[in-house]
Amino acid sequence: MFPGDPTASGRVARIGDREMDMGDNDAIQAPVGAAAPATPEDAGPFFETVVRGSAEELLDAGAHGELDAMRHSSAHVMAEAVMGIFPEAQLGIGPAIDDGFYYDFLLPRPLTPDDLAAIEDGMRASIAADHLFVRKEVPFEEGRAFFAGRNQPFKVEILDDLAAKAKEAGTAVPRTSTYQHGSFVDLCKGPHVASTGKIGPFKLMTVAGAYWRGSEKRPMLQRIYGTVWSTQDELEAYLTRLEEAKRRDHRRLGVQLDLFSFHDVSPGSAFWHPKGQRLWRTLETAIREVQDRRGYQEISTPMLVHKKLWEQSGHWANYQDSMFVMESEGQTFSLKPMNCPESTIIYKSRLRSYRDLPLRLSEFGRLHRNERSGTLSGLTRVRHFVQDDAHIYLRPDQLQDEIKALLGEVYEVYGWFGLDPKFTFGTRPDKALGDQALWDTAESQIKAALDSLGKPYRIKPKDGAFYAPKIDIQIEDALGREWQTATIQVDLVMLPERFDCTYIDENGEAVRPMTIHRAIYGSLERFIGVLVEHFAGAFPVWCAPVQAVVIPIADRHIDGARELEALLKARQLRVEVDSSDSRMQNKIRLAQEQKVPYMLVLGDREIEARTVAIRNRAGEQENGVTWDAFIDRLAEETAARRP
RNA sequence: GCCGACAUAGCUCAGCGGUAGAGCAGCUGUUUCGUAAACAGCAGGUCCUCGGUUCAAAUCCGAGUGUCGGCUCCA
Repeated sequence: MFPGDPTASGRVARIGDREMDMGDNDAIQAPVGAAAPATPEDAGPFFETVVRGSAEELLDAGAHGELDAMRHSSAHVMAEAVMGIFPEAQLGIGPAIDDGFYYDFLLPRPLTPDDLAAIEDGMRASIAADHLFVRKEVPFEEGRAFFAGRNQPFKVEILDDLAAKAKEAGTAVPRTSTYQHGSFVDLCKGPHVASTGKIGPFKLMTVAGAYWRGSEKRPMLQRIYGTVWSTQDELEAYLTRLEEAKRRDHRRLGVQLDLFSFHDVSPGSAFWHPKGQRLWRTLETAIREVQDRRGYQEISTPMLVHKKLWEQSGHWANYQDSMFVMESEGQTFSLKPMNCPESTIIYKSRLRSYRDLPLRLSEFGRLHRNERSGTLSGLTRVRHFVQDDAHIYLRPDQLQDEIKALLGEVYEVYGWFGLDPKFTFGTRPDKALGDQALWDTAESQIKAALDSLGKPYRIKPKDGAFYAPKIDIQIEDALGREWQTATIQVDLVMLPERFDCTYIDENGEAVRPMTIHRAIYGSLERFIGVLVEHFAGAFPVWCAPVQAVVIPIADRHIDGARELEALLKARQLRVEVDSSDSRMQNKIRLAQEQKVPYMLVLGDREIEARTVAIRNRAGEQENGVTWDAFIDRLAEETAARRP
């Protein structure tokens, strides 16, 4: 409902994230790790009936299936190694994920980097031994007794849940499926590679805490993440990719490019340095120009708001803990965590006619949310942020056109950055509020608008909010990582009903408008973070904080440089002069490091002819360009907002 | 919030019980230079904070704060 919400699934996926693939490796459904007896003999008769699986049984079709199988097998091998060091370890689950695998353990003490090295050694030994993976099915009770007997309560819990589920469904209790390699046995549905020797080059990456079954109420286990690939080259490529992502990290580049910083006096809130603020202002000016052209009217509402507004919106009950609350004269106020309720106050400040609609109220709203301390992360997860928010009040018959216009707006804005927006349509959830017919109409209008794009889009059934269907917009950055930025959310009940918004229709009746919440950048903070990483700090010319650096070769060229600077500034272009006594080479180096698009070298020849020698950040050079020609060119490039 | 790691000069980092270090940046001087680092000198630190152990703490221990990697949450 609150568009561009940067805290909501902001980062859809990025390199290094490992939580993504848990869905199909759910503890109940999927490969689950298990306990290992020290030796097959310990396991007793359980092993006597083990049947060797053929390679065909063990593998899914296709190379991807094989890679997943190898990753899952790696998790087993890792668990084996961990059990070798901590025989009392209790095993959680150990699925394959994007780029690798993990396994969760309950251990007697926290793991250290040395432990990881030892575990890797254990894994290498197991791989060298080339144990076969063998599958075995036994009756449920036998399997349960096995894991119970080996002090593996998590495995027993998984089995009990499977049984309960079967009972509920009225089906037979499933047999217990296990895989064994060497002496290690795990509760698991497979598939696996044929033998441990098939496991490719791997590396254990990190240890992290993870709640058992993702519940804060359950114990926290230690999760070891690993990566594994078919070839050494692939492993190295993956590690290189991580390095590249690190190199582009906006938190690192933010310091390097002097854009913003964080300070512990206000955790989760960026301090914008002059260059960052210049970038910010450029983006804000650009979208404001679009909004003016597209019929928005900008408003501004208070940051400090009485709690009764949040009670009315319904958020006090649900999100009070995440709001910054304060008392004054016996009254309770909070910093606003969203803009929408206050926009209704302006909407309702006078009677609205059907002729006024659509009424598009935009606001660069500064929001504060008291996010839990452990969730804060750079610009992508913050406590203070600004949304390029808007609330559109409209008649139901205007919905489709308005959505089309908004999709066009997204294309226009994202085109400035060369970003290709992807749309995800979230439809009516089971718990939806409001009139079914209204939902149907809204959904068909949204669908028609999306269809009119002539481009494929994703549909997530039942992913809409309980009050409205929505379109989420994702972008893919230069490293192929996907980010959630914009949203367009049709609100059928929340603002219209709870705040009792009406307009007077042609018949003089007061009727309900529909509303749309939308944000194009989403959170300016996060959008800038994404841009920094996407461009690795080398912003398009039109929005670069410093578009050009004038580089006088010697001191006698400084006056000329100042003159050129003044001419550029007179055209609103963002330019600096490097008047330090460094050599030209060093000035160029600094400008390159700052990813400045144009370096304008001025020496005797140039001053004489009122030209510049242009070097761009790709290292290409163009000599003898007149000042006027360059100024016009830069002004044109800036106005065009080319990516 | 939870688990773990980390916190030393503006930045990147070394030092890990016995006088606080380097490179870059900064300042001063020399240099005035043609497309990714001129040369020299100087200055720069409550070693995150508070408490404890010790003859002695940047170093060991505890608490707090922040950051990072995850988990959970994300209107």
